[in-house]
Amino acid sequence: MANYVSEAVIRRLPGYYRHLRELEAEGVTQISSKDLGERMRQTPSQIRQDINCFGGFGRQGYGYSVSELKQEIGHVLGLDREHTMIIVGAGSIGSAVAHYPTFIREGFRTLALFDTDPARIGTSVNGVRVHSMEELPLFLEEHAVDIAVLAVPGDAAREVFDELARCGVTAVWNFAPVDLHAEERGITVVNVHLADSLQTLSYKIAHR
Amino acid sequence: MANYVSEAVIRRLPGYYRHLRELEAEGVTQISSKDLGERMRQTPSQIRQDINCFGGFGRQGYGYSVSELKQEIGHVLGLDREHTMIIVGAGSIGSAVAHYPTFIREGFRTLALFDTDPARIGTSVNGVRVHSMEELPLFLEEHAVDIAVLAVPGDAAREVFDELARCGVTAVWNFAPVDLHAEERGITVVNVHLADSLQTLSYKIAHR
DNA sequence: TAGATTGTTAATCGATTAACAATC
DNA sequence: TAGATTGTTAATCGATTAACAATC
Repeated sequence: MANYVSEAVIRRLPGYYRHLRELEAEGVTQISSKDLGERMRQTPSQIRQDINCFGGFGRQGYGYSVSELKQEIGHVLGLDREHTMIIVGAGSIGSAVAHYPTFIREGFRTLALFDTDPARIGTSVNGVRVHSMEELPLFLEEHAVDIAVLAVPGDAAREVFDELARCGVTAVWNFAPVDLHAEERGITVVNVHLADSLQTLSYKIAHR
Repeated sequence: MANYVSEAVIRRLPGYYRHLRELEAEGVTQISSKDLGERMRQTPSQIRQDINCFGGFGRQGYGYSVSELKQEIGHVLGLDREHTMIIVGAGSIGSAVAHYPTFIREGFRTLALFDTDPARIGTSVNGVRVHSMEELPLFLEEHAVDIAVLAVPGDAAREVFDELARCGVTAVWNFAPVDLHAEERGITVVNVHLADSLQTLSYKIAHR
């Protein structure tokens, strides 16, 4: 378990989890790497290699138990514990995250939103209160927050990110169109970059 | 130009574009692969290799003109033309896309939203009208739509996707938590998978 | 010109795929 | 047992990095 897991494998793990959840919902209890590979458009080899980064969850001649493998990968992803979140920026992206049913179902619980707009402060989004940015430091002192969702406009992102870092936030899910890095400060960041994703679609349209 | 460009390169192109836009805003007119590499945390080699997939835009001893390179990469990404979009699903994700300022600035214009919820039909989101799903086929006949944004719940996604395919949509930006593939039907799909992104963050938190 | 930096080829590194003995 | 399929090692493939001649 202490062995190195490549970024490529990490990115595929949620896909396994999602397909195993689907299989479970379909009532499939057992599956081989061959069949799972067909479903996910991957080679059986890759699936076995990926899974074996975390242990031998299969049985020769049989395959994998869907529910067992789902649970194991869920554990590897940290989905068997609850995560608390705050959302900074109560605009349309922040609001979308607050409403997203999958996050809630998987145990990602939003404690509060924060915004600078007086028209938003004091309102609530999906039952969660919007606070002023001034309340952020005290809130973070008083609550154990696992993840800060950064959903402010690009030109404010670095400043707000620094503020979050000062307040001791250790994990940031960033929707602002800037590259944030802070491994050297011990902060884990995942950048979403929605515009980048749309632009790759634009590229594919232009070159087909 | 007809030569093969790997998926890895395509995924990096929007990052180049974004950083060049930032540099331009800062008033920087010229940059070397060394300096750009430092800024983007990539090797100069990789930057030169990537850029040279599309032509020699640099000058020896000098580097790259920021505005020229930005324009060239923008062209490669297809950002020098307007794209028309429809958004299927007027929930919080669909609404966030309709509001996202970067898309509007880069020439992605939303013509209409579609939804099944009678409470939403007839309203407007950021000035764009929400139609019923029944109006979709006629709308697509009467309007040239480049991209359909799929922002419906996961359990409806495949059905709606098939409907889009039947109506002749050729590019889909998918936010539903299912893997859609339709190269064989000539449809270009980019899957966003927000929950997957959050789960990789969860993984990194669990393993640090 | 001398110095800097590209474009491009070659070397390295890592990720994917294939193969197969182990075993259910 | 015979057949199927894993876990794992070896081979291949592709992507990244290094090197350097060309040249601005």
